Amino acid sequence: MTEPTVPPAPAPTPTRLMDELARAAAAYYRQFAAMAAESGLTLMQGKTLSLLREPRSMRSLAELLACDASNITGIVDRLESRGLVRREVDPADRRIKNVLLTEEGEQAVHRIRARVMSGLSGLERLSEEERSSLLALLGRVFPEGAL
Amino acid sequence: MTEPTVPPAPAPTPTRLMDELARAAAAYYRQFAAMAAESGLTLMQGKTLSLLREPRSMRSLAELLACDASNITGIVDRLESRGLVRREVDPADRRIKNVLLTEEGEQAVHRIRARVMSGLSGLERLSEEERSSLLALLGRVFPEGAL
DNA sequence: TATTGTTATACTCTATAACTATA
DNA sequence: TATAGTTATAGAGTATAACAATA
Repeated sequence: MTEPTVPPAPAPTPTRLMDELARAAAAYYRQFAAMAAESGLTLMQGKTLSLLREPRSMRSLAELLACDASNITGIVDRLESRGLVRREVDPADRRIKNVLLTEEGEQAVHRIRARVMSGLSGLERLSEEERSSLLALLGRVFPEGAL
Repeated sequence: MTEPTVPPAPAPTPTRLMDELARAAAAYYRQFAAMAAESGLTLMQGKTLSLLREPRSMRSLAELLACDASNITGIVDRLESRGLVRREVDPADRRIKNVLLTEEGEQAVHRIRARVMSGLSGLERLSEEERSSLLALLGRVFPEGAL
């Protein structure tokens, strides 16, 4: 048996890789937004629900969503009017309102996550080693914060 | 010298990796939007300019930006009123309008791309082999379309 | 005084539907 | 008829500034 004739495939330039990251980021959000839409939710509403594994203040949501605090009022208003979250005044500091998922909100999160996961079928086809590599590389390129 | 005591680092689950992809995608767009904002442009305006390495019809832009064609009118209007793009009727099919970057528009694209690149300093610290791996893995997870 | 959340405002992005001009 | 682009509309996200309640 001869060696397989795989061309050397020259390493991509950092710029080429930046373009691939743009493509991947767009593809991820396209998928996430489509799956949120199946539950009648917008991208921001879906992202907000996803952040509420634990109760969070309005302020904290604004930081995690990287937008001004004034926007969170409207987003949470719409989620609350659909019964997916509720607000509770923080007993320790009555200026703070903590946002919690309702039972229905938790179901919506699980539904969206499951749909996104099944849409990313490529993810499940990676070996353990490949998953470890991808996690490590993404961690190197995007070291901190963000949602 | 003893073996380095690096813990085995168990492979992440596909779900854990999905969360990391969400984090990376958010970080990418946060960076891109911030760099576009430094030129007074919104995320969509920046993305639109980035797609115009070659002239494209309004229809084609709508597909690449994954939004309804009616939105492109406004986005291109605003870019055109700032002198960054211009419309030209396609000589072969007069229904079609091709959008082209102006000289100023090209400069804006280069500026944004350079800023994003310098913000992604982690990218330039990857070895050639790591860049090849990341490109290949992203290609496996997100096989086709999108911006 | 400083912080949290809200409101008011104006602008951008978004999908839908109806329209025009071309083909 | 069908397609490319536009307009009109309504809803959602966005930053800014001003405000009330609380600390």
